[in-house]
Amino acid sequence: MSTNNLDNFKNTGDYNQSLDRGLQVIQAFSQNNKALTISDVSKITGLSRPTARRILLTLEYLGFAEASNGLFTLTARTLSLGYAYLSSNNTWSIAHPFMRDFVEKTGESCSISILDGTNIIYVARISTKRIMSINLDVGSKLPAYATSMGHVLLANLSPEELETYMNNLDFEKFTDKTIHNKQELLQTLQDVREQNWGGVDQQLEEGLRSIAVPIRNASGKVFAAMNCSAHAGRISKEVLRDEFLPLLQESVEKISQAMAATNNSQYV
Amino acid sequence: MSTNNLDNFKNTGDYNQSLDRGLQVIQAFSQNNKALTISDVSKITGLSRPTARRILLTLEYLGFAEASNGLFTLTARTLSLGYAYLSSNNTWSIAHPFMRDFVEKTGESCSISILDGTNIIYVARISTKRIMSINLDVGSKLPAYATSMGHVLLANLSPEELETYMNNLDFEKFTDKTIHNKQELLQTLQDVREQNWGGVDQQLEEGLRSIAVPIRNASGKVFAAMNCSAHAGRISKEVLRDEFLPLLQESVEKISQAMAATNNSQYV
DNA sequence: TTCAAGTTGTACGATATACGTACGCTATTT
DNA sequence: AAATAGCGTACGTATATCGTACAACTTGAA
Repeated sequence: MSTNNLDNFKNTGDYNQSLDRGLQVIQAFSQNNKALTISDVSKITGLSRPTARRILLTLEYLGFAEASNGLFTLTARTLSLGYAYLSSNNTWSIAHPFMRDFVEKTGESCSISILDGTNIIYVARISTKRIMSINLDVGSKLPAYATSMGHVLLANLSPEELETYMNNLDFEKFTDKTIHNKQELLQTLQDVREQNWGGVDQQLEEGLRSIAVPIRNASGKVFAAMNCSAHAGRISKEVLRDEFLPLLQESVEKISQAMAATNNSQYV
Repeated sequence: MSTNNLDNFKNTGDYNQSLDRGLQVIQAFSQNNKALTISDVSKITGLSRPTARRILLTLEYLGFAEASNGLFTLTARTLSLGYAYLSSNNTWSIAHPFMRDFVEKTGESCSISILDGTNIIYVARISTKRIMSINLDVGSKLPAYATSMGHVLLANLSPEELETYMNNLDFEKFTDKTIHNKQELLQTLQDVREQNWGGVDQQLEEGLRSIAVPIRNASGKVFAAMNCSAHAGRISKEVLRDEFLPLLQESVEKISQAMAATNNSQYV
């Protein structure tokens, strides 16, 4: 997408190639890539080795990376980049007390996410016991089509946006319940749109089910979703729908009101 | 520090100026700078306006920023930069269950931070009720000298490292109890070193007190600190020290063992 | 041992990249 | 109407950035 010829921003004088490449290097580090050599980074990013080296050394110089006998790792300072977003955006801290309230009542985890391309990104999370194999935190990304929050967010896209999403989509079968074709997904989204909530049962991971509702701004546009996720062996689909869903809806109602009260023009 | 003449990394061919500048722009966004114009960013960073513009447009193109009638804001995608660190470092997710356990027992918030220059950076946090005026989250920075975790981390620096820290220090008086001179700080650190825990009473903010203990790796080196913070009107200093401190020490002991068990060479 | 394949650093010349100055435009304020 | 402050952009320059190429080193296999 960013490499095709139609992409002419890069040909304007406004494109900063080095910044793009530097951010690519930061993102090369992940769950599977904890510590990387210069050559590793070069391979992952497609940058030449000297370029990868220069970027890594610069990140080290700036305190965002550390090198120890040839292996580079990111430092906690990298977190402050993400925190630049959180602290410049008080929207989610408004939601926190209501999320805590929900967690106290139900004993289960509660999260808020927004759509970013084909992924949802967690922007707020209050977790109780750990139930997933991977650790979820603010900043985590998950594929939208396999999550309840993703369904809620996708269901509220415009037809054009949904079309774009569908065209950029690759299905991966996480479990045997994972949605893996467009027809199935479109049907699910239709249901979500009608009932105004979404539920996913072990489509992302065995033993994990969740339920989600949209968060709307003052003008009614959906810009985020909030969910409750629980262990499938402990919480039935019925409990999730009949007991937790009303609480979730109630919490979101309060959050919307609190956000409207702060008059945050960003989401009007 | 990074602008003086002795700083010769910048004169090597390994320094990538544009990346440095781009990261500066991201960090220009903060609590007080939620939405910035091109000129704002230019002033804050000291970059020329066209340069600031090129970087902002590149960030927008890459999806890390959004522009709406002249005002730029960061997007949630920025979080994924910080998450690149978290997901490439499983150290803190090991600590989470023990932190949750502590929070359940005490009902108060629990955090882990590491030292980054003169600041502590939060790398893990389980919060209960909100007690501070600013919202703390993973990625938050606070000045080390005004926090209990900061004291614990500073107390365990080598004399040379502490010397460097002291030389780069500017005291700010947050409350009338804030430590504001080197002698006082050094004395406090001496006490912390001897008792192996630190406590801060309303030095960062009125009505907030906390207590912290060091987290050591297998070879005994302190690389992080864990604390419990509470509302001063609700939890006395004595409760904090006599009831919560032992629980905190117990939790840290378990965390150290769990980390050692994973054989994480990064912290040996 | 020797060879091959992997890593690393770095020199260097080419040029694409990024830069800041300068200018013209618009909007708001005084 | 003048002044201020924001904006975009053209442009020529300079330099920052690039990739190729080469040398040194390590490791493991033959």
